[in-house]
Formats: sequence, structure tokens, C-alpha cells
Amino acid sequence: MLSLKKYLTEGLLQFTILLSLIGVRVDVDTYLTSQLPPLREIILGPSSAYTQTQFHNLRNTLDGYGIHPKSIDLDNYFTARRLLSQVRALDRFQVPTTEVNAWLVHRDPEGSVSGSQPSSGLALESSSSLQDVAGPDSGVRESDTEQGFSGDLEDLGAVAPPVSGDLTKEDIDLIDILWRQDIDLGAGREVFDYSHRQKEQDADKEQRDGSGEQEDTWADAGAEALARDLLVDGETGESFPAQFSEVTSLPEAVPSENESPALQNSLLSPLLTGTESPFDLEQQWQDLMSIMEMQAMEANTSTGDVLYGAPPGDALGTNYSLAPSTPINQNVSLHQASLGGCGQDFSLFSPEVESLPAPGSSPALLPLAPSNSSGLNSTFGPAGLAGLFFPPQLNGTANDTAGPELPDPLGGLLDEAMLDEISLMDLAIEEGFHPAQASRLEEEFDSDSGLSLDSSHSPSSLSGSEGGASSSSASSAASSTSSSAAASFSEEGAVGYSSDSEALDLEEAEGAVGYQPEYSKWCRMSLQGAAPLPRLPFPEHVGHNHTYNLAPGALDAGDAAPAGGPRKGAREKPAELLEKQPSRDEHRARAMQIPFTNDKIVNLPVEEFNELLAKHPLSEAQLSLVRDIRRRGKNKMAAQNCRRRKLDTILNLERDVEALRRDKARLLREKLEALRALRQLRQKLQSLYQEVFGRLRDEQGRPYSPSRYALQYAGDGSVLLLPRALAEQQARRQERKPKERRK
DNA sequence: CGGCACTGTCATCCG
DNA sequence: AACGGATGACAGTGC
Repeated sequence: MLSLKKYLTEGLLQFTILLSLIGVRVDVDTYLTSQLPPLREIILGPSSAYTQTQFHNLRNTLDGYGIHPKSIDLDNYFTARRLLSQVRALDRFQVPTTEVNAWLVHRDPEGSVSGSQPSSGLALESSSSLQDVAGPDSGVRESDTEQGFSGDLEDLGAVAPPVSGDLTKEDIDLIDILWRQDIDLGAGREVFDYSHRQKEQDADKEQRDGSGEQEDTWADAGAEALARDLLVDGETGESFPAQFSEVTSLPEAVPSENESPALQNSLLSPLLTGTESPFDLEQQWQDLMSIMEMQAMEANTSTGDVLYGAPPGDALGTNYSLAPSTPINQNVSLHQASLGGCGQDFSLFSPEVESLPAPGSSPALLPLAPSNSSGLNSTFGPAGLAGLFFPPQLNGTANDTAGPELPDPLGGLLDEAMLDEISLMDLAIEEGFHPAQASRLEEEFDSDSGLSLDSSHSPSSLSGSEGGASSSSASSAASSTSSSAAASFSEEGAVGYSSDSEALDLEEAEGAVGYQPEYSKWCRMSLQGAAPLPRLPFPEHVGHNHTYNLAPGALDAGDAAPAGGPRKGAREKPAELLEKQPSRDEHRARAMQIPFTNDKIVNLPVEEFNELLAKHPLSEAQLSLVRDIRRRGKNKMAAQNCRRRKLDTILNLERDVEALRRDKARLLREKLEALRALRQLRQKLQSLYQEVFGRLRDEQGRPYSPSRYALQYAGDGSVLLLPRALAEQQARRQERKPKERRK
């Protein structure tokens, strides 16, 4: 029982954390309104059913919990440190290194250094130090972007402490490992050095006017690199073309005159002209985090290896698997991802290129992207995409004749942001949702989704018991539902709380009326007798020797329900113990010479109870005692019932959260698959575009210049060859419409 | 000895 | 109005 409670409270913690996480990233309302009354009540106003029993303990000392004060006293079970460590653990598992980098890169299209890190705690701190890099005016933007994620978390109370807390040794180790492994986190190492940051912050407060001292090494390195159109990765020290500086969010430093018209005139430009992401990048980040969260969750379970372990032969999957023992995996592709989104996409997901040696592809790509294309405001280097989609000779023709800005001959179909997202989502897919694994996960989820965890079943089952024979059908239904839920739940390796169903079945079999006095006791016995679950080893016995439970043997045979086999066996030992130690009320009854048993007093229906009293002439004192005994007995059962229901509610909530997480992961996975399919379609479309365009000849039999002409898709499905300028106008017109619609 | 978990009991609300 | 279920709060008990 101790372990059970322990587990429950663990679950509560996870639940709380999840609430904060889900609350940030998931529209929980839909679930709340339709599926999950408990969650709704937890968030919108908890009922007493969800309160813990230790009400006399200290109230929450952690500020910022979005839970009603009457709700669970988390701090009773978990110190702030433990909560913090859990959150950190989540972060660590969620964001295995470099996907974060990619999101970092693209979160802020304005180019300010948002410096978002996977760990919310890190994110808040790193932002403060990165502020110096982006310039003094970046503070506002930074706060805007950062609070979108981290701030929400903090508001929900999940991660408030880490903000000011020291980095744990694990954090520091992790950072060191990342740094050593040359994995781009999107920020200089100093960002993670707490002491360094502390100094910076202190100095920042004192000398807000900003002396040269405060510039961190990254900024220095970056400034030097800018002088030669190169930027230096603050972590790795690598230099790379200024084009990628946009990726690292230093756009204002990129000289625009370095644009290469030739590159911008690449036919691929249509892929990159979209500056407005159709998707909320923040949401995407959260989605990605969610996937990682799922990974972390599953990685902690015994099934995690099966679910997320890469199938044999899948090198990427192997590299990205999140075995807890090896939370960080060095992967060249990841490194490339930090260099440029295109390269990342290229090496990771392009089927043609995946076979290429990853280390070699990066330098091969770099010459194709010698300069920035700021006019496109693109995070992807166009050349990289050109290399992805176009044969070299086509690139050559494009480079020869193209103008500075190219319209979108594909009518905005190939949105850069979409590609951006696709690549990132694909990364997520490769990370945790390999198709085979995904299908398995889906199966698991589907099987689990059958567990309607509506907490209403719990009260209904109870009412069924009290309804007696008249409500046997309802009780049976509730019982079966609960039974299946409990069974499936046990199979999951979670807490198997089957007392509800078993007890009900028993009651039905016995035709018992009302809540039997031994009910809760028997429930506990059955729990103790149940096979220990993998994650929740039950204690051998409950050590408490509370004597309030009446000895079943004291029951009058005519009054007590006939004991079934398992029930009898389950209570044999406790019965013996209890017989030795009668309850206080039994003592009183004996002292007052009450001529019938306490069980009779408590469990008889009112009419029979009154008849009993009428049969036996009792004194006022005896009468009062009998009524008190009855009252106390009833209340005792009610209290047990209440507590058990509370437990059920908590368990159901936990299962609901699990189901929600799986649901979310499934939806996310489906989204990723859809995006991947879309990407393939786009590639196909692009190749067809190239093929068609390449075959077009003017009157003199010369090929059309891709820089001057573009294919325009008409609404009726026809394809028109238009001058670029015209096509561009149309593309802009089409862009405005959805924008207005969005507004 | 203090903390914790469990349990019983009381007070109160409510149907 | 009595009864009883539900539940917050508190106290007792054992580990």
C-alpha cells in the first residue's frame, strides 16, 4: 500500500507536470469538454473528489501552481527539488541534442537570437546571455519569443524553480558532452555556464550601458567572422558562409550586397519565397517537444526499447534512439543540421542522398551556397535546395540569367516554411517515430484508447452497489467496464487497481445489498493478494492494526452476506486479528450490554434496524450508543468509500493523461506522416516542373530561361508559361488572400 | 522522536 | 425531519 501511494503521488507529479506541459502545447479544452471531466475539474475547479487525504499537511509552498488550493498537496510528497529534477529529466529526454538546434534556428524568423533551448530552465537563462549577442534591442523580441514557451511553463508552475536554480551536475555534464561532441545547440557554451552567465548578468545590471567586457566570445567571434563573410559557430568554432548566419539568427550582420543573384535566380526559388509560415513555429516546437516527451516517457518504461528501438539496419534510427544509458548520440547528420537546414534535410531525409556519406555532403553543399539570400528572407539556403532538387546544369542556367528576386512559379505550393517544418518533422520522425515503431505505438494506443477512463464509472459503480438488486444491471455494466479497464491497465504495467470491479462482481454474486462492512477491507485484501505489478510492487501486508473494522466472524449469519470463497480466504487472517481486538464501539456495546452485534447495528436497513430496536427494550443510553455506533459505522464505510474513490479518481486521471499523451503522439505522428507525404509530392511536383520546363522551347527552338519565365498553375488545372514578373505578381496576390483570411 | 501512511471519527453539507 | 452518503478536517496508531 505504501508503494501504491508512492506510485500514485509519482503519478500525480507526472500529471501535474503533464498538465503544465500539455496545457502549454495542447488544446486540452477539447479533451476536457468532451472526454475528461476529471481533467476539466482539476483545471477549471476541482471537486473534492480529487483532493488528497493529507489535508492537515502544509499547504503548497511552491508558488505558481495552477491548481486549486484545495487540490493535491504536491509538496507534501515532493519537494521542489524533486519536482525540478523531474522536469529536468523530462527535458533531457525530450530533447536529445540537435533537433533543438534546428528549432532554435527557425523559431524566430526575424532573426533575433531567441536562444531557445530544450530545457526550459536553460532557455530562460540562455536567453539572457544571448541577449548581448543580438544587440540591446533584442530584449523585447527575446522575451516575446521565450515566454511563449518557457514562460507558460513557468506560469503553470512546472518549472519555476529551475530558472534561478543552479544547474545540476547532470546539466553541466550534459552541456559538456554536447559541447565536446560538437553538437550545435544554437548557442555558445558560455550560455550554459551558469557562473559565466551569472557574471554576465551581474555585470549587465551594473553596467547596462554595455561595455566591451560583456560581449561574450561568441559575439566576438561572430563579429570577426562577419568581416570576412564568415560566421563562426560559437560552440564549435567552425566558420561557415554568411548565408548560414541567418540560420544562426544574426541577419542584420549579414551584408546584403553579398547576395548572389545567380543563386537567387535558381529555379528553386519558388520553394523559398514563402516568408510566412503556414504553421505556427511555436506550435511546431511544442509538437516536437511533445514527441520527445513521449520518447522520454516510453524510454523510461520497459516497452520503450521495443517501441523506439531502431529496427536493424536503420542507421538513423539507431543513432537517434534514446536509450537512457546513452542519452546523447553523436551523429554527423545532426551536426549538419546545425549548419544548415537544407543540409540537414538533405542528409537526413532525401532518399537519394541518404545513401551519401554524411560528412562529405556538407562541404559539397557549401560552395553551392556562398552567400546569403536575404531578399528571400529564407532560412534555407536556396542553393542547398537547388542542389537537392535540380541537376547541376539547371543550376548553371539559372545562375546565369536570373534576377535578384524570383516569383513563385509553383504558386506558393512549395512553401519554404513548409519544407522547414517537414524537415524538422522528419527529424522528429526519425527520432522517435519510425513507421514500424509508429504503427506499434499506434496499436498500443488504439488498444489503450478503448479504456474509457471516464471517472464517472467509479461513482456509478459505487451507486450500483448501494442500489442492490434493482441496479444490478447498471452495476454489472459498471463492473465490466471497470474490470476491463483495470485489467488492461494492469497489462500496461501501471497501477492495477482492480478492487472496484472485483468487489462489485463479488457483490453481485452474493446478491449483497449495500456496501458491505468488509468491503473496503476486502478490497485491500484483494489488492494485497493481487500479483505485484512490474512497476508497483505491493507490500506484503499492511502493517497497520486498526481495530475499527469489525470482525467478520462477529456477523450474524442471517444479516451478513454469505461469504464467498475468495472473500473468505482473503479475510481469514485479518479476521483473526480483528477478533482479538474489538473496536472501541464494540467495547462500548459490550459495556452497555447491547443485545446485538455492531454489524447488525450498522448494516441493517433502517426498517429492520428499527424493528430490532423495538424488539429489545433499551435504555436511553443504550439507544444513544446504538445510534452512535450505527452512525459511526456508516460514516466509516463512507470514509473508506470516499478514499477509495479518490484513489480511483487519481488513477483514472493518470490513465487519462497517459491516453492523452498517446493520443497526442498519435496525432502528431499522423501529422508528420502527412507532411512527409506532402514533401514527397512536392519533390515530385518539382521534378515534373523541371521536366516540363526543360522541354519547353520558344519559336526559335531555344529553351526558356528559368530566370525569365515560370510555369504558372491555373485554377482549372492548366499550366501556363508566364514571364517571371507576371507570375510573381500573381503569386503575391495569392499570398495576400490567405493572410487576410488568417487575420 | 518526527514523519508518514492509514484509519476512524466528527462536523457539515446535501439529496 | 430523519436518514444516510460524501467529504474536509482532525486525531490516533503503527511503522
